[in-house]
Amino acid sequence: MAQAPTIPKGMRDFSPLEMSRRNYIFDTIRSVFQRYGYQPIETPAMENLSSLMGKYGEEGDKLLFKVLNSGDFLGQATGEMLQSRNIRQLASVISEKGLRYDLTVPFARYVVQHRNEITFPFKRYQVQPVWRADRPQKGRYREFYQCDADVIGSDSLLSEVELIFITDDIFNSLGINVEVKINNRKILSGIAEVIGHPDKLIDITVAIDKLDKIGLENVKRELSEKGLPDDAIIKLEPILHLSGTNAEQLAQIEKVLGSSETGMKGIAEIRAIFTYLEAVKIKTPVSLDLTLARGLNYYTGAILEVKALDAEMGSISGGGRYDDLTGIFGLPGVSGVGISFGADRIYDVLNELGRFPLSTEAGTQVLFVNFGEKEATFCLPLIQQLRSVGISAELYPDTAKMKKQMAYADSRKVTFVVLTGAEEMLTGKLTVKHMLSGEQQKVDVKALIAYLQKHEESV
RNA sequence: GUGGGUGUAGCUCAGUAGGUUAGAGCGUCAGAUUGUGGUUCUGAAGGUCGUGGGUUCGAGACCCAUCAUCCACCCCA
Repeated sequence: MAQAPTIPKGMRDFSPLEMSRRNYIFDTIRSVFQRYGYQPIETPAMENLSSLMGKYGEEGDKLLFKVLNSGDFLGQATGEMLQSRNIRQLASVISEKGLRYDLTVPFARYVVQHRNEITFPFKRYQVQPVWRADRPQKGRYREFYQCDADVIGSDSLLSEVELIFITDDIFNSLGINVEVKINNRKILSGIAEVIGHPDKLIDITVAIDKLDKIGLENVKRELSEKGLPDDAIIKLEPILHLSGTNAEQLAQIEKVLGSSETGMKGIAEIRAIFTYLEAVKIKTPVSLDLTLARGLNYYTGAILEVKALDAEMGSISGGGRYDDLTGIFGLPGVSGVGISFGADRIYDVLNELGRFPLSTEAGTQVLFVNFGEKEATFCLPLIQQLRSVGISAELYPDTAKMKKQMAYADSRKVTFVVLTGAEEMLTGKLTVKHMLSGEQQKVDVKALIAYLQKHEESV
């Protein structure tokens, strides 16, 4: 017991049932992505650290898993470096690779590297794990899957709208009620500009993002701690009190931001998106939320966040527009916008709500009971026949007691059990038992296939 | 990185003010039922009480350390 093997903190194994449910989520998301014309790509688990560092802010850098160089990894490290224990400097010398932190930055790297092969606008999706050296807690893992859809090489706000449609489709398919919150980085910049502290943009956004959680007074205190003078905080306050419909809020904020060109542009963008959205009726409510500031610091336009309405969970999806992410890799002037679905959090929400479809529990369709060597040999070609028409079938490998084989079928959630003993071999009629109803009948192979296929359709 | 909770059987937990051989339910295995599972009945296996130290005549329980895990903050999917 004490010597039982373990896996690293924040990492998880997945059982067959969990995999079935995870695949249900992945399949749903992938099929929606495909339906909107997105194409899949994959990138390696590891990127050069130089591609990753500095893209996620200071916090992000700390959360990167770094991979030790191969071979004599201390080769470049001087005694002085080791003595001084300057972790950052040392890390840069002994590690040049890291595990990816998200899918967007590797994608930007991919686009720059393959720019000559890509037809723009490029719509890609990517479903892969990412790693963060965070301290695990509810809904937070050190290895988790992101399902990203991005459009790169177009400034059109139709892309933002498309991502909202995709969000609506995915969560409708999964049966989760969600709301989309939308904001625009330009509006936030405009606010910082208007109150006279454009340099404090990040501090301001991080603080007001917490409004819901910690309340107005605490937000003001945090702003003050971050060095924002009182007069600026007073100017900011009305913005935190906005109310009414999306249009009303936009009208109010417009008055405040009149003098900021950037801010006005942000308002225009949001308005355009809402106008497009009016053309199509979707189930998911989309609301302007000026306190929405989450998101990586590479966002420049729209910021999107999706929250589950019936479950206690942080955001289950998030995204936004980044105008110059490829610029960092040497390809300026290419705008992108994307959204990331957090598969693991979606799993937790579905689990909490008990909304996984029953089909995710289903096992093999047919199990053939093994009565002995002769009977098994007789069954083998029949089982292959079933498999060839797409029916999942298996033969119990050992000549165990019936009771044991039936119990196995039961716990594996097998739908049908076929009994082929001496009598069946003689008559050619197999005994089929439906495990749910307990009903049994004798049929030949052709009729068995027809019966199974008919049953499959009715499910 | 900061703060808090919890570690007893495969799982969920009980274990009363420190006192003999540490319990339950579920699960597992075997049997009742040698061609019938999911219900029932009977029986069995399974624990160095996370680990190391300390207090005590005596520690699963109290103290310290350590590890693991969960939750919250930070940040985020």
